Amino acid sequence: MTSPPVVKKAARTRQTVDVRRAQLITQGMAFFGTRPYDAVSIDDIAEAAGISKGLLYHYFPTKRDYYAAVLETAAADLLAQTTIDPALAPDLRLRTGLEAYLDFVKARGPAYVALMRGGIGSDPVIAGIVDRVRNHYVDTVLRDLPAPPRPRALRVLLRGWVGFVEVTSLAWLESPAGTISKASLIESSSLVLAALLGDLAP
Amino acid sequence: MTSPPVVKKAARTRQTVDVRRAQLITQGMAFFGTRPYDAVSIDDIAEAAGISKGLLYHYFPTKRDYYAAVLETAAADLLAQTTIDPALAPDLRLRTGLEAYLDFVKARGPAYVALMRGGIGSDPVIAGIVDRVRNHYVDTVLRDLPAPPRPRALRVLLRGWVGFVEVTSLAWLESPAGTISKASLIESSSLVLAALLGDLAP
DNA sequence: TCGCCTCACTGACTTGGGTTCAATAAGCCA
DNA sequence: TGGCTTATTGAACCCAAGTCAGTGAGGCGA
Repeated sequence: MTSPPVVKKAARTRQTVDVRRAQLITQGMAFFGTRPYDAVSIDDIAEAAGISKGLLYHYFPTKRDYYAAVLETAAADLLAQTTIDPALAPDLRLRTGLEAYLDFVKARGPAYVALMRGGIGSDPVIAGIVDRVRNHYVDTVLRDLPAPPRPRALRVLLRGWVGFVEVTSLAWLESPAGTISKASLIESSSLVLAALLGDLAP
Repeated sequence: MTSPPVVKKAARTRQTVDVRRAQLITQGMAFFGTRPYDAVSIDDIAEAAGISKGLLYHYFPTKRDYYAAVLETAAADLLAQTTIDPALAPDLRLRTGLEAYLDFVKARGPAYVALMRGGIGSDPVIAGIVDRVRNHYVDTVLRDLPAPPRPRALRVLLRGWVGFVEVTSLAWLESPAGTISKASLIESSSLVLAALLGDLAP
């Protein structure tokens, strides 16, 4: 007879729904912000959280739903960080907002990339979450414009502008230090926006 | 004893490596251009191609590698369609190139979206293929510029410009007909590029 | 024409990770 | 204290990716 295993199984602790959910979301941010979606297994998360795999399914019906919940939280963070006092003058608000955006990207770094890009672009729910963020920025810009002509067309171009900001942010993040300054990016982004708006409404 | 199955198993046909590979790539374009990566199973493809699953693994070591090969082909198609006669004047070449790009997007439609976006953004090999396409466009623009100041910084901005074109293309594709014309998109894209170049090198 | 040899091809098996579910027990309330 | 709800568990299930030992189509040399 060998001696019984030394490892004491941690006593099962029962948490309220809110606490456990919050814990799991935090756990998910750490995981999905580090490795891509399918390099993260449910077992990994469960083990790190000190719970059984089954419990995760008690909170989230599916792995994708879990991921969506995590992404949703990250998106909310981003929006919270980049929402600027509406009392400011439009162009100052724009610059402040861009700066906040870039600060967020810098601060989160790879986690931002992983959550925004590393996901499952195919899943409509996931894509919807990211799109909502993008549309929010489009709306923010549009709100300052006094009844532009051809608003539908302008939306398409503004989506493009958001794409420009997103892509330059990522390129900036990945480029060696000193390649381009935050100030230059803000400058160029405002310039592009002005060019688009000036063109559409002369 | 029940009667033997009626279905005649198709005689095993032996193809040359090149033919089979080409067939499988074509097959993959159809599948991955229609549904997202993980909604396509190896069994589906094998069955549609009339071969065994094992054979697919004889040609491609892994599902991802298979997907990469398909994407590579699609990317080559895109580049082939958007490579414009270098003898043309730069700004005419730009407009012609943009038009070709938009035509390609329109022609492929959902397949373009699925292949470019629906993939596994996390996989470095996959991401590399898409990035190579983007960088190619950056290089194409840079080639026309006589020794710009701060070329590294300009690259970041040009990546952003490519992002702008990509995103507006997708938004255009998804928007109801008549929202914005192809001509307007070309116009705005050139405008944005001019603004960026004019700003960097006054 | 025949036998041989290569390698395209098969199908049954293994494996890993997402998902399910019946049983268990922690904490609350009467 | 007993009973009830439900957070929690662990084992089983299932699907799809990946493996592998074997098979036969067809080309080639004699």
